[in-house]
Amino acid sequence: MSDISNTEGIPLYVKIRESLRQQIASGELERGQKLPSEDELATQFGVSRMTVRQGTSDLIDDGLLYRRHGVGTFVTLPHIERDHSRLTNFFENSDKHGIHAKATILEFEVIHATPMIAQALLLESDEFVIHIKSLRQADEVMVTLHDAYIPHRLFSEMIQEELHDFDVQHLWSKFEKNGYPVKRAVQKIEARLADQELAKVMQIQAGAPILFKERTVYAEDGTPVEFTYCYNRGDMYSLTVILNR
Amino acid sequence: MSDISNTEGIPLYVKIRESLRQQIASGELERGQKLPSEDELATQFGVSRMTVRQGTSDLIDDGLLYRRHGVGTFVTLPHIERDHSRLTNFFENSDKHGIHAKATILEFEVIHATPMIAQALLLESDEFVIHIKSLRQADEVMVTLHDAYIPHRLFSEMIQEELHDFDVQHLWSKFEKNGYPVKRAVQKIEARLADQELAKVMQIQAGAPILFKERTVYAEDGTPVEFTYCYNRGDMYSLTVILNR
DNA sequence: ATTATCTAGACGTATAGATATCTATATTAT
DNA sequence: ATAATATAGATATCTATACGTCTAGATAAT
Repeated sequence: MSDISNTEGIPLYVKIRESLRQQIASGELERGQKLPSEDELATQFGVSRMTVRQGTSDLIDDGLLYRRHGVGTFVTLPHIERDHSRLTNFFENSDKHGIHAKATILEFEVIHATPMIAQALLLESDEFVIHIKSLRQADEVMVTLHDAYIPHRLFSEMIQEELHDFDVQHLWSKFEKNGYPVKRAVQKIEARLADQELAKVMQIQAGAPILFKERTVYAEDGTPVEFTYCYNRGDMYSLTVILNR
Repeated sequence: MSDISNTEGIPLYVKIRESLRQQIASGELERGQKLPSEDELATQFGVSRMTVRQGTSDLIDDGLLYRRHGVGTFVTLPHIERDHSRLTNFFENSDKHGIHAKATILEFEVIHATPMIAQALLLESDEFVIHIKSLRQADEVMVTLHDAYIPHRLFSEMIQEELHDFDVQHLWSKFEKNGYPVKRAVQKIEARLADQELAKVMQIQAGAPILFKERTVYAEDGTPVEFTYCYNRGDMYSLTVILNR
């Protein structure tokens, strides 16, 4: 043991990962620079080589490092943090950017699933779903209209709550409490125009650009927990995603 | 050694991964089903437990499996293949779906980088970039207009080629040949309206919805190799992305 | 009945090697 | 000079083993 003491129960590879991440962030390890070899790092940190690899592998997934077989491990030039393309809650995201986010629930009802929704949520076509229509504002400006559908079978106790008590901000943590932690989402994205109805609700012009998302949210085990149509104001909303080859 | 013989130079963990992937695809391993324990799999495949984990870890990244500490490894319910959100070439993608793709080069020039482009490509503001404006068709329908900018410094020999010889389809393989294999892209997506100029070029109505992408493509080492404005026909083009929490 | 504790099984972390393969460089042979 | 070859260093793959931690269920104590 040398640099890294086993304080608390934090795994060694996590400490190594964070130590390297910090060294990169601080500029101690410069862009494009070659890291010490895995053997060397193992010696420096006083761990085995496999443990070093476990740490660096995480940073490679994050896009901070890359390896060249037979050559070495290097710091990537611009740091594209994978964080920029992670699944986030509207409110989490707003918080982080210091934006005041608010949601107003327009409708809250239990209905039969449409074929489209049933297919997305893996339900029988006659099953019930909870429908929540909500309007989201960022700094008092209406940005998004959500039409969310949730399997009634999985979250029936949610409708026990009063409408004004209901907290759309913590919908996902509610899923988690019920044993379905939100893990991933598949989103189909399109450009559309606002029709009369949408324009009225969002207080924009009919024919204004709308970034339309059709999103299915899945729990850890792959259970679909939410299917949502999102209508985002085109001039107020953009989406950044990172794709790998 | 049992199931998996070391034919060729394919790593064991890759064989295990693909064997499991095939078993999942064929339904031999059912959705939601628990896999044999890691120890058992190691015995079955005649390898060590760590090798099994290397294989299953890949499938977890792909979203086909998930682990529960102290419980086991399971097959996810619907199979969201990560492939749906990987960075693909317009032509590769069309090929796979049996669509006839074609690109027409409208402009091909060397210009000074604008501040925006210079920033994205990490260039000095006076540096040269190669500008390629191209129109992409899928089954004879115009779908996308591309404005691509490439650092002249890195790929100067590309302009030696004749314009009609130039193959925009293999731009990325050209990058690769020059030592910059395409690795990742950051895309900012917006909904916009077609202006007069764009409408004319793409033969659509002014005011039609456009899915606008601002994309920076990076090589393995993080070098930006391409910055592109993409204007996609809203009614012909949608984008599917998978996000993880 | 309810609560606390034990325990078996499974994944999580970590070690200390061994061998293979790849890359860049230096050396040698032509 | 040029091309083939050797070599050193680095990552890639893999083994066998050990102990930690978590979960679910069984058992025991209250």
